[in-house]
Amino acid sequence: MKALKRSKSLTERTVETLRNAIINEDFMLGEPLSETLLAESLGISKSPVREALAQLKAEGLVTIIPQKGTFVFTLTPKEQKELSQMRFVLETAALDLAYEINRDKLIKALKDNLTAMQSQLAKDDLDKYLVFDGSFHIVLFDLCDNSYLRDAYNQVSGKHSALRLRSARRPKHIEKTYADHEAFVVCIEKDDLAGAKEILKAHFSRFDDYFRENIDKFAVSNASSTRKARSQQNRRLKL
Amino acid sequence: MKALKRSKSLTERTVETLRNAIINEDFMLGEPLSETLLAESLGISKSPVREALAQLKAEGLVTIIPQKGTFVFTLTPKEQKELSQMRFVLETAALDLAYEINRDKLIKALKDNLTAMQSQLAKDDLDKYLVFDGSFHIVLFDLCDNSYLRDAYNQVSGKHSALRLRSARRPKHIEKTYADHEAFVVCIEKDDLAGAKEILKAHFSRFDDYFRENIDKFAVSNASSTRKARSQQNRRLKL
DNA sequence: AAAATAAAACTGACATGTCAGATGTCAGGA
DNA sequence: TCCTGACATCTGACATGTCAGTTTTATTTT
Repeated sequence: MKALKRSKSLTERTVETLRNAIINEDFMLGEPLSETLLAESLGISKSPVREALAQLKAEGLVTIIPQKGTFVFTLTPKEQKELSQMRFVLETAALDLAYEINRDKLIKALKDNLTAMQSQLAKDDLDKYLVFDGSFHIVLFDLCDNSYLRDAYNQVSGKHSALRLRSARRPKHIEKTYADHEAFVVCIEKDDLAGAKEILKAHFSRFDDYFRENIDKFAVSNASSTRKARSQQNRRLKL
Repeated sequence: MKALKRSKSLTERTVETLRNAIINEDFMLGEPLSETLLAESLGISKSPVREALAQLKAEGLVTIIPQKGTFVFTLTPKEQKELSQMRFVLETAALDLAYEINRDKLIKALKDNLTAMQSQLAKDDLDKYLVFDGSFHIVLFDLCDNSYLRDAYNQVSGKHSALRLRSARRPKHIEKTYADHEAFVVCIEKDDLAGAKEILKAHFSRFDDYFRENIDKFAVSNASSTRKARSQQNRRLKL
């Protein structure tokens, strides 16, 4: 006798829809979002949309300015640096814990993920590759057995995912990151955690450097982040 | 010409009121909260109350079960352990960063806070002592110059504060924690970060052990966590 | 033209109402 | 006594409406 899974609430589904839309470049960074328009577009009332936006605000994916508007997030160079610093802190901690709790399981999971990445790379399927890139890092948090750590990661990973998809479409960059992942696993197998952490650090800063130079291309310019740009917001979103 | 600070929204004020109420033992752990009753009690409509509860859910201070009810959080022993582990991760990271960025400022701030704690201790003002105890840890996050780290700490500190106030009313415990703080600063002054981290670890686990044994006293029992206990919820809350 | 200003159109904040689902009550049947 | 099930009463989910603050546009004034 298993409990039926309660169907997801409208709010939940809206959160997922919008989060995906932000991550998958359906919106530009800094683009204004309107409760009313989104509600119409999704065919639901303002309430769940509003609640969804509040939740996304907690995830840092949107910024809400009272009585002014809601906007897709953007990052200043400083915030960008802080974000990568934070990821380093969390992944390092998760690595330590996961390694301590179950070294072998960790290595196996990472290796499995690595081969999955490789096969997508061979097929030139960049999008799927990036999915596995994401799950590679999540492995650490799944195995560290600490829900708070995991939650904290989820909180920053949204922003990171959004940035990654926008900036990672370059073969050379991909090659390097794949090598990073590989070297990372090798270090862990040699029980060289310090080395693994060094790789992580370099991995993040490499990403930073590139993105910092190119963020303008993905963000709506300050001047046009006003109302008039909002009309085109009638992209079709589906729940 | 300074910008007038926009008066806080009802939602914000409600969040603060409820957060304080939870932290300051106005509610029991696991106690049910009702949107409608809270709205009446505060003299506002359900909307801001609902939004406030959603926000507190994000902070982990309440649990919302669809169509069933909203309850003040409780912690299983495992979660309790995870929480302290998480605090250790965050504070350790913040310490490293703050130390690296500005060692001297850090030491001064910690010392100042320490004397403040001491003076409250001398006056036997436990509540104020605990406030400074809290700010002692916050110093690390103020000086580490990373908003993500700080946010993550705020996210878990609510739960921790709630637990601390419920369990820290014992002279012996207080003495030990004060000694911990003192020793912590001494270590940093000697540039012995590893030692400081050891102290942190012991500091947290001491707290854990005590609380794990006593959580029942602060939580509403499972049996009575139902509706009938809700009537007494008419405590007067003020915005 | 340009600058000041009035009007219109927008925003999110909040109030209110409705409803389905979950729970408790309690009568009536074993 | 122990069920059992209709029904009243809770809950949060969601729809809708109003309003004050903000921005854009239209209009007037210089």
